[in-house]
Amino acid sequence: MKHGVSPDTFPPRSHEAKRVSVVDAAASVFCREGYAGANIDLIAAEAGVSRQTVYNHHGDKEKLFVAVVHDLTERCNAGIFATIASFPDQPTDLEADLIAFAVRMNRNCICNRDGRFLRKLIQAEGERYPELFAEWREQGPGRTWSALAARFARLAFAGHLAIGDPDVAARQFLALVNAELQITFMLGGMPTEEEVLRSATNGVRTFLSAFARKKSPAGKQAALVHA
Amino acid sequence: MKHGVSPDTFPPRSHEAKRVSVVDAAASVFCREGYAGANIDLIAAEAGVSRQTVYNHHGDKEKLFVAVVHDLTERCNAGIFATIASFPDQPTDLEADLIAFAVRMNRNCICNRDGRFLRKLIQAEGERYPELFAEWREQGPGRTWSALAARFARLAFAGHLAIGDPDVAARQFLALVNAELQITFMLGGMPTEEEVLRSATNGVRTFLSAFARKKSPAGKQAALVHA
DNA sequence: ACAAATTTAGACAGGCTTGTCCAATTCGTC
DNA sequence: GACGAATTGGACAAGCCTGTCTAAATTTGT
Repeated sequence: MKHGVSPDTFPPRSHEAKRVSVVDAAASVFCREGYAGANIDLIAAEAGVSRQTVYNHHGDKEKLFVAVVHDLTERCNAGIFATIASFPDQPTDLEADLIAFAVRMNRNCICNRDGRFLRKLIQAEGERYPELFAEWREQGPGRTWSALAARFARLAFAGHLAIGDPDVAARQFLALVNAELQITFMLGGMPTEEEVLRSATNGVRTFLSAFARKKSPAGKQAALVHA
Repeated sequence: MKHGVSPDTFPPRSHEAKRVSVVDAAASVFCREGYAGANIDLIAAEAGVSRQTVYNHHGDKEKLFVAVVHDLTERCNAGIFATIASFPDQPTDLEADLIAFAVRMNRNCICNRDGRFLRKLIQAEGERYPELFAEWREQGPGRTWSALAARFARLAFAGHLAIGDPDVAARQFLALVNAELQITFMLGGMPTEEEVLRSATNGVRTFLSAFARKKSPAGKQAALVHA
């Protein structure tokens, strides 16, 4: 049963499962109630463990908070880079490909549980723990924007886009495809699949109006000569 | 001395001043510490009044919080509509006029003290008090976007812009001119004047790349025929 | 099945916070 | 200058929360 593999080096089995369960419950409660309002008893109850177990695993409330942020940051960054890797390198239909990419990014990274929780914790506690979120800032948005900019630069080089500054274009792309979700994000809500699609479609269309190569009438095919 | 006018109908004079002082201090502390972490003693000290005065004016912590949100919402909406009124109706240099407008909007409404505080309170407590922020949502973003969309529609009608949906254009305009300030906003920071200008400039240029009327070579002047 | 480690439930002290009460003081007005 | 309202500082009870401790129950590995 269990998980199939069972390495003999690790003494505890359900031990780690409980740790994850506590961190997940803590993330939920910290987000819902704020750091000061979060109650260890409530976290323990929501994780299905006793209060003492929470203390056994994480020491105190502040260490638990740090563990939550680290876990969320790690999972979110992994998701973001997996999604970035799906960016259309050799687009057949640039508009459709960018829309699909934007929808994936929103669904899997920005609107999912981890993404919404991490964003709220950053907004609420970022000023109080500047060093804690420095890692997020560098590993998350910093590398995301950079990676996205590199992809845009590649598309520009291949003749699909006419871009001045790829970094600016990357930030504006993300801003545009999220333009219609701002209010929902602010109130911590979860946009519907349809809202995500609409925002992405409108955003990509505007993005391409601004940055699609317009000069050559048959430019779309011309770029393929390089391949 | 004082404020010049002194209407005899109002019994208290410094009374109202203290109330405002308490609300301002409370806004600061609620934002910094969160609702649960906000300490009435600290609010009183920061307002320069005794704790009892806070209770005399506002009853309890929750009523004080509601008063803070109402005050911030009112002041922010007033600022936003004053700024919207400065939107360029008869632009001489559309790019420069839109950039100046975007800078004013950011400086006076989004990055100022009230704007940052209100945003943070909405993000932190919006889920807990949905009805409290309903007023903000309708009066603030709702009417702002609508008013901005109307201005864009007017510019489109006058031949300065080629816009499909004015509401979409309004949201995308705001998203674009704030695209480079997202991280700073997330961490509650205050962008420099130069950052605001750069983000607005890049945003407006992309916006005009997408929406400026491009068909007629001398289109810029053609629109003036209507005047 | 046995032994060690982990988990549990509950009690507990210590500290902090909210909200109230009250006497003394200050402030604004007539 | 005198009156009334507002403000102050402090004491106070009640409740909540964190973090620790302990003994019993449970789970895990062998």
